Amino acid sequence: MSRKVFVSAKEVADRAGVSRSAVSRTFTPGASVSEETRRRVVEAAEALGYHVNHLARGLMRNESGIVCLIVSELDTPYRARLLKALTQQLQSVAKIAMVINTDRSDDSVDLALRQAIRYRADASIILSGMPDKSITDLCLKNGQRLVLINRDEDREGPLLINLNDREAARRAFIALQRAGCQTFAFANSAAMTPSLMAREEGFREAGRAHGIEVVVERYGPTSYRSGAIVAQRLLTREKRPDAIFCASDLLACGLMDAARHQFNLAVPSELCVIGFDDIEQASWSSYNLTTFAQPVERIAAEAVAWLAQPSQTEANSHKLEAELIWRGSVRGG
Amino acid sequence: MSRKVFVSAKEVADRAGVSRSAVSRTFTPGASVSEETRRRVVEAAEALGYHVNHLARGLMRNESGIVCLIVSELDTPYRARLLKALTQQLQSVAKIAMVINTDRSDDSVDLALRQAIRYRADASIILSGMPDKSITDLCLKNGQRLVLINRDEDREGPLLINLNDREAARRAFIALQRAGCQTFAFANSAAMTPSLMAREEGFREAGRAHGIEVVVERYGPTSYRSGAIVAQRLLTREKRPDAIFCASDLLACGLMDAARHQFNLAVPSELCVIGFDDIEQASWSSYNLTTFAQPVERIAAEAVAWLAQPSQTEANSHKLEAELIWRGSVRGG
DNA sequence: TTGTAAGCGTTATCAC
DNA sequence: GTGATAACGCTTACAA
Repeated sequence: MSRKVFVSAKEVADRAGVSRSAVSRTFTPGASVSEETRRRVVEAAEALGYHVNHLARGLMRNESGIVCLIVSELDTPYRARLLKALTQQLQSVAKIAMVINTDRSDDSVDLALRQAIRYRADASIILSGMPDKSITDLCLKNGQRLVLINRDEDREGPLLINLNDREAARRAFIALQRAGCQTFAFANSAAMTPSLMAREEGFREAGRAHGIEVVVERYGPTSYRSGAIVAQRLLTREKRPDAIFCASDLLACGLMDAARHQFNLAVPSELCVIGFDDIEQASWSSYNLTTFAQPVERIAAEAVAWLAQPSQTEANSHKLEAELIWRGSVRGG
Repeated sequence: MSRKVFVSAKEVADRAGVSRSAVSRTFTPGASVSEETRRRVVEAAEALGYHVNHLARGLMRNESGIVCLIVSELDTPYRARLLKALTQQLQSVAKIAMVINTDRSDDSVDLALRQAIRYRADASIILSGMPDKSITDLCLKNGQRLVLINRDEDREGPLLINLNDREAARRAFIALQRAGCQTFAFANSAAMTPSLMAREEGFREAGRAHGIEVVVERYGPTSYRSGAIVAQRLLTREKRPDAIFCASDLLACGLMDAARHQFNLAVPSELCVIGFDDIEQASWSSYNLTTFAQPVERIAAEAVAWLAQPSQTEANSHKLEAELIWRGSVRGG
């Protein structure tokens, strides 16, 4: 195996004619080195192509600089956006993102968390699924910080970042009512994640508060195709809805396409639609979808700020507001 | 700082009443441990919540298990899909993905590669941008493998995975010609990446071979919005194109939407469009876009297979075929 | 099969 | 400011 080993601090020290501790200090932000020593070390390092070994550094400092991002379906527009925001912001505080893909099973989240522990990640951010309590406890006990995004669990220790889904759903109902809609429906996937269910609940409650029954249809994963199928079920009812709040934009896009191309319905004149997430496609002129924007950058910022602070402060639950983006899929916006 | 340290192999050894090397061996796949010893070690490890420290293991073995994925605009459908395929397949060969976000500048790619070196990544996969030769040499010299996807550079050492863009472009031209189109255009972004330019070149060449002049328009980043702008430029020409090959599906979606909603053109009867990538949106019924599919899973598989093999074999250049997916944006598919 | 001991590349501690 | 020296948690000869 020709796998030549990387150059070490010792080699740099030899070449620069100093001790290896001098080399170490040169690359440690707050350390005290004379200008002359630093110059010689940097020069030697440059010439040799030396780079501090973060594996070894992490071992010593007991702080790897690694943050694990645990996510499923990362090729979905909203997830991809969140992932991008997180990786970028992590980089800006000198942390690095490790990405672990899970399927929807909680078991695979546990596995991912184990992997995070093996690499001594400073923190893990969970975007999908729900880990077992025993494993999160293990993380926390080992000083690994935990952030749960849109998981809504009431658990001690991790930082919880959630949207005010119920409130958003209530506002969606009011907007649709103001548009003059009569028959309300909620389009959901069968994923039953906390945030999806909160939107559903919130919408039903708002209906109930106005004495209006809301039809709910759930199907499959949270995808475009599921939206189309839900549309079929909803739009063939004898009392056809003229207002549909969708649990996500992906569902909304599928639903709108089915409504237009299969049922020849015009949006918004015959059917008003509101989505959730504000994915890029929502703004495409084929959809022009009124929707709630997830404050992706804010979410990432809160997560990163919390896990980057040196001392563990009390982890609390952050509730963020989803902003209603008015576009053309609801009458009279 | 209450940061309690993780449990170490020594603690497990003490509890199990064996030596620490026995613990090490228990967690090393091919090592020889007696059934009895293994049982006791595993039991103790379980009880204590022990997990092998991969930082330390990487230090010793000179193999971290980390693979760096260097990418820009990872929230773009095609990139996200490739990223997902890569992370998944890496996991299946017991490697773990580190994701580094870059902007389009080559400088930021160099920075990313430096980061990869610091973490002693076993390999780096570059999805965007082009690193400086000096830095790739540094990686290679240190035994770090390099994969360049759709970068098309003729360089020694890294594994190069490319599509046959020119050939695909040629086929696109023929398909459009068979559809009875008369006036041909190519819609591109101003990103000028190797693959984008190869598609442009291939399409022009095909035109030239048939004695037909192809109009080319380039604008901005490779995005939906750019597609809409290119559409405006192309569709206001005095000799309006009735066949447009787009360098990417994102451009194609923007272009189609503009064509339909701003210029009231019907696709495919008045305008035929072909895209590239086969992103999910291409199959949405609002677009129903005929396009070339990037063999994302194949690309990921080739990359992962090459970097997972124990001995460095000669890195060659793999040329993969893009498959033409017939949908409804070209007449007579 | 097992334990002992050396070593991986760092950083932290401590004299000087 | 600088240089020895001792960790850090692991793997791997080597000897038993």
